[in-house]
Amino acid sequence: MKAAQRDEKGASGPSSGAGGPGDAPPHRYTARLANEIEARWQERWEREKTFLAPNPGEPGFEEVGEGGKAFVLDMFPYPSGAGLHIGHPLGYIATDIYARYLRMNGRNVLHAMGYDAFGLPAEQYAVQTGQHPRITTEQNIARMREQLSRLGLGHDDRRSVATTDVAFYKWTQWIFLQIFNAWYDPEQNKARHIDELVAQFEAGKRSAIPYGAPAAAAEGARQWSELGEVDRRRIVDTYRLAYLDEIPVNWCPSLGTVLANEEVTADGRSERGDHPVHKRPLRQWMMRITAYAERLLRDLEQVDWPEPIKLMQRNWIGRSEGAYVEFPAEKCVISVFTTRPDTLFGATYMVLAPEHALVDALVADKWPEGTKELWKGSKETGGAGATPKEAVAAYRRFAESRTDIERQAEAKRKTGVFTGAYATNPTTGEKVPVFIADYVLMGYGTGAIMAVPGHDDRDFEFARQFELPIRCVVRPDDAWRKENQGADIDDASTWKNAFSGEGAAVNSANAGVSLDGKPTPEAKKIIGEWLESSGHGRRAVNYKLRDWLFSRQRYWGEPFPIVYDEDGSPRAVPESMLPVELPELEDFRPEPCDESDPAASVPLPPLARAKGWTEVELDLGEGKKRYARELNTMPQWAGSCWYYLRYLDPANGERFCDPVVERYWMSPRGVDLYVGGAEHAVLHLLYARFWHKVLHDLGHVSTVEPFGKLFNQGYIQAPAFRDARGVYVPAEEVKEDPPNSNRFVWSGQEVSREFGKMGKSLKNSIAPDDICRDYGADTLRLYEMYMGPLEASKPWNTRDIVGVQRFLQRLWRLLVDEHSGAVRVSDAEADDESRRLLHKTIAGVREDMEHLRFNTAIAKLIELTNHLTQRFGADAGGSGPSREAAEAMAKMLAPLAPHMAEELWSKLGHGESLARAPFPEADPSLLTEDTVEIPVQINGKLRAKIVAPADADKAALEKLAMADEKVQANLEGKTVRKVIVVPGKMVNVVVG
RNA sequence: GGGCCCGUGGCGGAAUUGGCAGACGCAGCGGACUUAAAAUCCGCAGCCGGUCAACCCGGCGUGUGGGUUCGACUCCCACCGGGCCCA
Repeated sequence: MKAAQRDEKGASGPSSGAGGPGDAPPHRYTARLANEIEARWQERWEREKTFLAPNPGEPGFEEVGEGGKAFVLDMFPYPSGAGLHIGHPLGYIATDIYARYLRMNGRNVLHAMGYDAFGLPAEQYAVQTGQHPRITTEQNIARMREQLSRLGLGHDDRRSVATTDVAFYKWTQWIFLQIFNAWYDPEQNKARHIDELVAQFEAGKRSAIPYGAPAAAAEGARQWSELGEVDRRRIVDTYRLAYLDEIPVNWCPSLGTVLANEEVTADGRSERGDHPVHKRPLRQWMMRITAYAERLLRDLEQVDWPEPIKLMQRNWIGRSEGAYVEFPAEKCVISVFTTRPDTLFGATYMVLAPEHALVDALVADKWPEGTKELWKGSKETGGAGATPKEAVAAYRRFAESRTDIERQAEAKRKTGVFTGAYATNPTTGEKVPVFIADYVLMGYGTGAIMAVPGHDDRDFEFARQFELPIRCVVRPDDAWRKENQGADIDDASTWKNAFSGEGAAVNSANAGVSLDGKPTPEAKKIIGEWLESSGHGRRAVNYKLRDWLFSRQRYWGEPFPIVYDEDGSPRAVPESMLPVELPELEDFRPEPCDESDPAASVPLPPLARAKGWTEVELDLGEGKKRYARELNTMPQWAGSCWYYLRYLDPANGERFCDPVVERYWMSPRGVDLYVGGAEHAVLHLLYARFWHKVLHDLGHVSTVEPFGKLFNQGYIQAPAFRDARGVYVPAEEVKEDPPNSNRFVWSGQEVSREFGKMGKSLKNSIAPDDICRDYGADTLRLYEMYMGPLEASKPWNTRDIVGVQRFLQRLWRLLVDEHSGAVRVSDAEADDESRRLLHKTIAGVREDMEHLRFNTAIAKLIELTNHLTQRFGADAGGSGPSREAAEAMAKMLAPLAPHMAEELWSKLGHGESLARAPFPEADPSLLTEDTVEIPVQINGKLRAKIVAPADADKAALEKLAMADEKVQANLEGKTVRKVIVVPGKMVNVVVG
């Protein structure tokens, strides 16, 4: 029924060519013929396994392996229930064209498509309907496969994997165990197996203290040999690249679930249901990506990626050089990181993040004498406190209710309270007050800062608000003086704003060190040395990059291959027992908790409700014991961190990927071309690089980087329409009335047009299925590429599609008799001009293909077709273009519009598919012209053109130019000062 | 607020290294074919002006203003507008 409707619509659709179906000649390239050709060739490619890329040692490898390999990769999609719109395949079509082009140049090309199929939407759908996410996911994948197959993408289907396949996530779990069983050795600067760390402990080469503990802790610590099994395990666990930590999560008791940051609204409530959300600490898995910060940064230099993406990664990693400085307080020492240690003399107060661990230790019992009322808290932040404890508690409640974004956004008006405690500035010996304020975030540096209000904008604002002293320790520059006219440098109360630039240090000397007069870089160096020699701190490199929170309180994700023993220590599930399969659940709905007492409710992941699964009896080398399973699941990033490696060896049951196969496809620089959207610029690409480096360190993969060359495709924008109320109306139902008027009407009312990203919210999705039906897949492929450069965002305009469709029809008509279906080709050699144009086109198309400039490649093919049509088309008489031109044309078309190209190729008498036919090569002797037209400028303005021999030298060109009639006329009465000649390009006569 | 990217005809875009701006396509106009229309084929086409048309000629023209250069869509500075990332 559906198919019948499609046929009917296809026949009367815009592409049917003639006024009615009856009028079209039987062999005209209409949508109907295109669809018939496309179905036939897709069926044949599948039957003949045309796009199978053999691995080393597999049958067929010898034949195709000679020209070298190429690994062409798309960022794999999430199989959404909404299906594909025409924006999705943009990159897939581009990689297909490139892959086909490389295949025609003799390369063994791996091009496959998989599915990033774990994730929230399927789980949410399960919560609503009770349908198992696996069923939803499999339906969506099937639908997407069907949509993609219609486009004629030359994928090696046996390599298609989904992250939700048990056979796939077995190896995701295996990789997790590799990371769990590894630690980072800063001396060798690489990850090593955890056993090698244990060996160091056992040999006494390393103090038995937890990871990150100060070296001083080693003094009082017990020896490894004195420690019991449990204590040893606790210490080793802190070194692992995958480790447990208490991290705050967004806990929503009313929904009974933990929410991702993007599910929480700006005012701290759940997007679904608008319930309150609380930050609650939860024991979670972390990945020690920070150990790789330096390498992730440095190795960006060796990959061929767009510069903006590299920049984003660099910013994300956020390397900064500075120093840790220790401020002693009464009961503890506050450590801060600063990038401006040269301003240490100007630190007049300190600020801790409200959730900083030292706050409780610091906070005083009563307000010190003379504490300003202002410092005790305000109405807005929970009221003034009678004691510092009360003020701090109230402020913490206030801060907890605010999201990080809010805390940053309201940057202008600073809030905070005094802890009642003081710390000592190590340079001046001065007692400075310690505050808590939410403009300091726990996630950055040590979660505490030294505040230098004279030279930091935020500290300046805070100081003004809380009437704290502001001191000048760096001499401001002229630009600042201009802005602060009338300000007295030595009296900061007269300043309009802080001076945060660099300059000579002032007021910065004590008995041990003087920075006065030194420029900032030198001052940093001097104070750094002083900090180290005096024991008040040390120079250090700090990174903005944080460790990666790897636990999700979800059902639809990979279970961790981890169990807990009776001491609560995590234990790896033995490799032989992988995979740890997701248990079945009766009901996917979380159990809501009592909202009235959020503190009492405990965040519980869905897997906690899998009866009979949460505990397991195992023998981990200590006899059979009961263990509790890890109930969190992995984030969606996990599968996408390594799927490209599974493409290489998808059916391997012994290993995640065979090393020989890995070396063959990944050498020498990883994936040869990786295409995807810029939205993955940071997270996906950084996480995947991190995993790859761990696998490399542990000897599982051969390259340092996974993706040698990256290309970001742009977006396709689609028209969206709004009615008078500003509400979006379905774009499909909007008519242009009158046609080409830019006036748009929907159900009788005029609507306004805008362009935006395609999707549900703008009601402007366009399905590739419909375009294939109305024009054919080859036309769709061609149009998407012809719209503009691959990397640019560009608007979809259905009206423009006929342009490329007419091109295909013209080419078809040039080579095929529309009435008989017979091929039109002449065995006589073509004229010189046509041959020259042909070879120029070949050279140009090759060049464009190499650089993914498919839009200009298509333009060149159109030009050639238009030329050949004029010479040899049906209207010009004769039997058609030369065989040389016809065959070259079919081959050049093959990557772009493969179905039609195959059909023409077979009509030209070839039995074989042209998937591996050699791409045409240009004859260099036909690329050079004997004579060229050279523009002649006078004072830079074009005045004449001369025809000259292509190899004419400067003198000859000047002579020819000066002799030209028009040049003569323009030079009348003027003096020639200078003549600039660029051979082969132009002549410029300068007159005075 | 900071960083990065982009502004070219009515529209999508081309000009790859500083050297003829506007390739190719859409939309438009004219012609051939046709009883007619569609389709097809051929041609015109940045803007303004030289009274219409053709030819020819001149001026202006790549967001705005300035600069470097014999020569700038291309390089530099400032501004305006749009997008992305970070805060």
